[in-house]
Amino acid sequence: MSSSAQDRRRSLLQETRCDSCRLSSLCLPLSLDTNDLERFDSIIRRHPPIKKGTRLIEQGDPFTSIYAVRSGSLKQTITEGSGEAQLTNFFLPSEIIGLDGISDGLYTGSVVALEMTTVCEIPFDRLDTLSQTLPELRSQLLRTISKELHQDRRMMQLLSRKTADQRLACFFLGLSDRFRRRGYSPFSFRLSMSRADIGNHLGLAVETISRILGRFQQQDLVAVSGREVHILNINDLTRLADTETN
Amino acid sequence: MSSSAQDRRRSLLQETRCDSCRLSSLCLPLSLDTNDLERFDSIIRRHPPIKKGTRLIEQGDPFTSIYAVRSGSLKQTITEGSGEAQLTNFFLPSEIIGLDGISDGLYTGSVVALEMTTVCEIPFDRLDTLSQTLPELRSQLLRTISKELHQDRRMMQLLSRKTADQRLACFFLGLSDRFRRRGYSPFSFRLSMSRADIGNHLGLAVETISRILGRFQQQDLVAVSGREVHILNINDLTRLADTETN
DNA sequence: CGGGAGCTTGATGCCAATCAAATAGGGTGG
DNA sequence: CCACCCTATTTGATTGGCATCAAGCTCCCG
Repeated sequence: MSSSAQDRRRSLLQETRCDSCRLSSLCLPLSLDTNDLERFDSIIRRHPPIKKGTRLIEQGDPFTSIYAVRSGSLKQTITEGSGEAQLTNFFLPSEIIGLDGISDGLYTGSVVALEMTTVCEIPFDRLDTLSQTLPELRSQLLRTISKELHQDRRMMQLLSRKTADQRLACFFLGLSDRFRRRGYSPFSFRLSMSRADIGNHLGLAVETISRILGRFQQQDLVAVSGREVHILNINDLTRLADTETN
Repeated sequence: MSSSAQDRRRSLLQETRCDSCRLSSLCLPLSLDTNDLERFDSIIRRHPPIKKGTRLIEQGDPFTSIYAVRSGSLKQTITEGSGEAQLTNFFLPSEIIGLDGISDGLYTGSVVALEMTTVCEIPFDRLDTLSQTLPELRSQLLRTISKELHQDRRMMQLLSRKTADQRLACFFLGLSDRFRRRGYSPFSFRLSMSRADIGNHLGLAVETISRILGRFQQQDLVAVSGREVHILNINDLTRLADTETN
């Protein structure tokens, strides 16, 4: 093995350590000190990179691990009875996948990569054991699940009380905020999901997404080119997103 | 104080102890042994009965405790921005209220009693401390939150992919199942919530609820008299609830 | 460069919201 | 105990927003 290959390998290993991960302040170990961080780090498993369209989790499989997104993005879809799949969630770097599987011991939905994606696998039983002695970790785990609950409730409001335009505005603002928190521009970003995915997630037809995008561009709210998005007028977009006339 | 009053008082105290609560097998302490149960019991606070229409929790108040419903029922509503309130949840006996407040340290919605209701107050900091030494309790807490996540995801599917008829069918079936688990008849029960509450929860107008109820009765799926519900044909109702044509 | 998935645009129809009004119910005070 | 009032519920008529169906277009990607 050449020296440069060794370097690359070491760099990869290094890269997967929490203490050198620039996402650690957003992720599960957020409030651990150096020593505890190392203990947390030691239970994490490497996971091979996931190619676009590849499934990380299959709905109904036994629940064993949760996953933290390191890079890339994924979508979760739940198929219920004879119904069509519902896209319940998009996952961006530092977000945690699989928490809804704890209760039944089964993953409740399938999770598929939207682009080349890397994740950290965290075996749940070891996490649980570790959380016994690390109150901060336990607390952060609860906070993370609880936050997801909160977001789901907001999503329920979106789905039952907002118009199509408001839904898409909320979606863009939500993405914008998530990018901002991760240190990216909140005004310019690339969608890793298709229009169909967005429509499915927001409870709208693809055609509706397309039409609203056109309308938003006419109003100079956003500029869209393919999957490239620029938010031009975040004030009006925000105003639109929570207009009284729900 | 008369002897009978003393008896009643003792009986009330007795009644609030987990080990004599017939709901304990559905509630948080579900998997604790006698000894651990006592420790859990000791952190629970009495809470005065809540009259119909009275608020237990105000949205935005600091998060301090979670509550287990002992008898009666409640609704949670979330008010977002300038929008109208969204009814996110109904709580029946043994269900846990307030878990979505953990993440931000604030209650995310207001909770109001739908009838005369009693609850057990569980201070969260003490629960967290106790869960450090009781793995079963920790596990059950996580399972409970995770289950709520799961249910929210199903709700999202209902709101975005189901017709009005299917939504109401799902609602009845969900209630039926929850009553069954609690030892009540899954076919005859009394709704503690108004048509308006049901509509709000399902993302439908009151008038729509009323009309669908009429239709369901014509089809002999259910018999409804005021808030008294009898499920007459659970097979057809189930079939309707997850028809392919979403 | 060709094929195919993804996206856009147009025309039409339907489900459920909204507006309007009548009726039933249920709790309260006389 | 009953009449009354206010709220909850039902029923009808109309409207509108978004889905659906149908084509045409574009952009990747092999």
